[in-house]
Amino acid sequence: MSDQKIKNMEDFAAVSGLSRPTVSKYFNDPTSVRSSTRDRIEAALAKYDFHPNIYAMNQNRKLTNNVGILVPYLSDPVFAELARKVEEYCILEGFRPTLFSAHGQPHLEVEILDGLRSLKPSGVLIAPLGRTPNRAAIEKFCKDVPTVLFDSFLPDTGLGFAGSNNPQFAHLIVDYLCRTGEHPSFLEMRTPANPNANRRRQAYIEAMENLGFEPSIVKIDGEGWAFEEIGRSGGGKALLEKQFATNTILCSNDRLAIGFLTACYENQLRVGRGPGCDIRVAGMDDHPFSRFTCPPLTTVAQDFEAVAKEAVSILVASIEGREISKPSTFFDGQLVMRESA
Amino acid sequence: MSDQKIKNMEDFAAVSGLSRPTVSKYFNDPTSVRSSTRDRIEAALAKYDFHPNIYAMNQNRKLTNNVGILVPYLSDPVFAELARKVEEYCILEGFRPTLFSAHGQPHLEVEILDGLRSLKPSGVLIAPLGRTPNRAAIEKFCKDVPTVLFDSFLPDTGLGFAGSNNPQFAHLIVDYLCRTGEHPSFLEMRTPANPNANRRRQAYIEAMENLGFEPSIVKIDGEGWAFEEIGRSGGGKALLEKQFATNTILCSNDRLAIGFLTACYENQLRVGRGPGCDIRVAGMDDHPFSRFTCPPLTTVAQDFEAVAKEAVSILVASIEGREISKPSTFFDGQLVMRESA
DNA sequence: ATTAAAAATTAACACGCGTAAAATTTTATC
DNA sequence: GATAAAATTTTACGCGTGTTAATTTTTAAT
Repeated sequence: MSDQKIKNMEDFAAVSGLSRPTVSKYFNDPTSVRSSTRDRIEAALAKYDFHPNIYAMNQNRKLTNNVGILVPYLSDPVFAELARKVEEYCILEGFRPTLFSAHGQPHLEVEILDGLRSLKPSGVLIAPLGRTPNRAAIEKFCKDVPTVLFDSFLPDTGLGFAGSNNPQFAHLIVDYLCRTGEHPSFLEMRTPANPNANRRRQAYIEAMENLGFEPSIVKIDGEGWAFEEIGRSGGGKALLEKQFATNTILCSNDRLAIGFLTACYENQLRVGRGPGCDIRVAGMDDHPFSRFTCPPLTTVAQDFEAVAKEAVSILVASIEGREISKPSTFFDGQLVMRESA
Repeated sequence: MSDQKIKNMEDFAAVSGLSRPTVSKYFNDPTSVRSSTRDRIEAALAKYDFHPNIYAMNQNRKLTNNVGILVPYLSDPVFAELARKVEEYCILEGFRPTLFSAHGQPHLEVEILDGLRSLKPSGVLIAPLGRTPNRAAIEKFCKDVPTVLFDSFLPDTGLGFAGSNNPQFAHLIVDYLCRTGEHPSFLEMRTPANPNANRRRQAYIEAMENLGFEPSIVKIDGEGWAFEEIGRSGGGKALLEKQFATNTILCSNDRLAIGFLTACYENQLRVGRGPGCDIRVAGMDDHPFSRFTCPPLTTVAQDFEAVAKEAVSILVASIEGREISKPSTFFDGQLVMRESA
């Protein structure tokens, strides 16, 4: 490894005894140069460890290999997991993903969208925050940049969508809970941070009515993304005030459920489906840590793997100019029976 | 809002009736142009919504305003939280942070480091994976780019370091546990993913010896970053095989503890410090969800806020050419007494 | 050895912007 | 209204790369 300073492709082409365009060609596709040339470049590469500047590369390229990924809140393990898998598939497809989080703030979501344009990405994958005022900005962005939405659906926006069939989630778990015990009351935030919550509530009502039960919804206060704390404090308050119509609580999502489990613990309620238990608790998502609550949380598993894979494959199809046969896919969830319900 | 296509600063300068360099000056510092000029630009801005390309901006700038942030594993809530706060402080200081995760893979860490060079960042904040083979790459990087390390310490590397005083964590919790019950056994992974684990184990041994107790360490198998599952399965096995010398278990970190709590539940052990409890469990970190385990986890809280703030402020000091008075800071943890121990 | 095809090189321009120096205009001062 | 100072514009070049077309060299085939 020589310590001669190689600052750009020009320098590197010089030390490898080739012209810059040839070297440039190599970096875009090593097989596009004669094998003897390839060997010379790779020998020089081993000696000088030069890396082309990726942002300069992308500046004048018709098709860059970077994609942007934007999620509403990275500290939410559900999105962290989803983002991780999306990144993984992007890398697998030879792309260079850059990950952004809106930190739950609509103005940041718009700012990041503007920044993404500068990246000149071949495509972008967005899980929208879902705030109404940002709809216009996202629609405009989708018109300028090939974009696939995931997790949270927006009609007539982007190349396609991959997410979960949220109504099916609610139907599935409501059916299960009704089959195995008292029918569930529904616990949710008064002003949900994520629009999927609305679809879940709606489906809960439908499912209950289908089975001939009266839906019963408990809405708790709290803003922001601290769902566990909201579930604990709000859920605890609801318990004390006996707001729940039944002994079975379906939470709008797992994070809320995790907080509610703590509220149950604080109120000395024994959670579970066995004899001697006071209350059943279920969630939706299969949050990465739901398996480790005490008792482990019964929930409906999102197919993160499938969602991530489908979102990326829509993007790839579009980039490669192929027809997108099915723009929107809503993956069914799977019942995960654990001890909590 | 006109729909005329403005594709670059040249176009924008034309429609606002100014020269490109003047517009460029405005974007770098709006107050650096005459107020009448500023008004004209802002009027045009409202009409055409032009955004300069940030990557092109940074190409020929002596000092860019972007900083890179690299953490070992974003799906670990501890790092997600830490990264979020670091990002926050960077934005507060007027920087443009870009976040990367090594996904636990050493080769990705090196790749990202190479990519970061292209960003021409004013500075970089790295929480290293801590794998020995990557040490050289990180040291080299630090020589080329102003870098502050955080979370995981590497001697003589970078401008400075901000992290937790891990030995103090162990001393604090061991003292507490010994004072309030049986002395603790230590549960950890045989091959820890994070080097802080070694400091914690070492300090556990010291603290025990100081108090005149025999240290007792249980090492469990498992690779990767699925700490909860490792804690559950490995911890459960250790319970069955009666490997623990005492009824008090100190876990190397909260995620392991969360998994171990599940193992206790599965073995019908009542966790807590009250009468009628079988076992006490404690962790270290104050993982965002430790407050919501059942029972809530007793632990030592990392001061994420202070670590993030200090790391960023070291970087800012260095960028602004100020003296770095204290390159390395190790923040003490605070005992968080909850029900589990 | 001759010829055609393939690969590499050169030259020149492009991307979208920063920046420095010189020339010009505007503003402030008297 | 003349003059100096400040702000702006022009001009020209630089950043590190992609890309194209024309030219030269290399390789393969005859």
